[in-house]
Amino acid sequence: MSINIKKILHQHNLKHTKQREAILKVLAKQKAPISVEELYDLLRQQAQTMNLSTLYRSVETFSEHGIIEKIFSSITNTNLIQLQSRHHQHYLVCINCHKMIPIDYCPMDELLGYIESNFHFKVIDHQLEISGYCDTCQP
Amino acid sequence: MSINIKKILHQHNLKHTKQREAILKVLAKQKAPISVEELYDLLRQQAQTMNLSTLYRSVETFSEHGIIEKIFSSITNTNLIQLQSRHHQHYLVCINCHKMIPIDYCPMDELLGYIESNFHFKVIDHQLEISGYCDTCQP
DNA sequence: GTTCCTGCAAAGAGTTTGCACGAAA
DNA sequence: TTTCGTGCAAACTCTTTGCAGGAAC
Repeated sequence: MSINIKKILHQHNLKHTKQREAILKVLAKQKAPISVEELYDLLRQQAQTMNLSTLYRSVETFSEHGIIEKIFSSITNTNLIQLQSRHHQHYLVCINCHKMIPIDYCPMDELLGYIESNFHFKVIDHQLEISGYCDTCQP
Repeated sequence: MSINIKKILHQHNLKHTKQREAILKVLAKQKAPISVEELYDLLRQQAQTMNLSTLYRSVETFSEHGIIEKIFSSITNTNLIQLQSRHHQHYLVCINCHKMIPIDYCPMDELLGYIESNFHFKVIDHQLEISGYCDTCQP
């Protein structure tokens, strides 16, 4: 999970600062999407100087440049972020413990043709969230 | 699209008030999910006495009783509501004009078996949102 | 008569913005 | 030296809450 942050920022004409370095470093360590609030806490835990406004602004900038991805969790009703992953995936979300389990299956493979031909709709993106009870939280 | 509101409320042990009557009446007329704010405007346009708090509280109550359904639109970043529909459906959302086009296809039919056997995950619900450009908004 | 719903005002969470200073290129 | 990013404080949006009066049952 090592990424060259300096290089990524340079490629996008973004200045390399210790705040941005720290943000991307923490995100690279995550196995699942996290909220801005959680990210903020993680950054402060490691004694990183970080202002919430700065964090929000960085997240916005990274999102616009496709460096990170925003997703919404309807279970917790929160916006989450993650590094733009190399391969597309969706998540199973546990209603009880909120664990997010990535799955490789994507419904769009078969849906795309159906939609574009039946609705003259040009698909750009999609979100799929499956909620339920994970292995350990089942009654 | 005529529903017996008095009966529905009674079935759920909810009191029948003119505010609730108006809310459900307006929702019954919608062809696509709307935000609480839009619903509020529609209600006031018809000179309905309605307080935002009351509206939020009603929406919450109706949602808990399964009378309405909440969905999130990642395009507009807003929470939307609609009457619980008799048949399950998902939407195509236009990035440009925000129009929502219902589709009948649901990926869960084929996904369910795969998920439950591979992840020991008990699926309860799911959300699918497909964004892109509608017929009239395509470049 | 009792229970529940409503309106009002105030508070709360999450997020955005203006501005001046400071760091990166 | 110029441009861009940061911190701070204040504002803003959406939503929730406490309370007292009033409507529904």
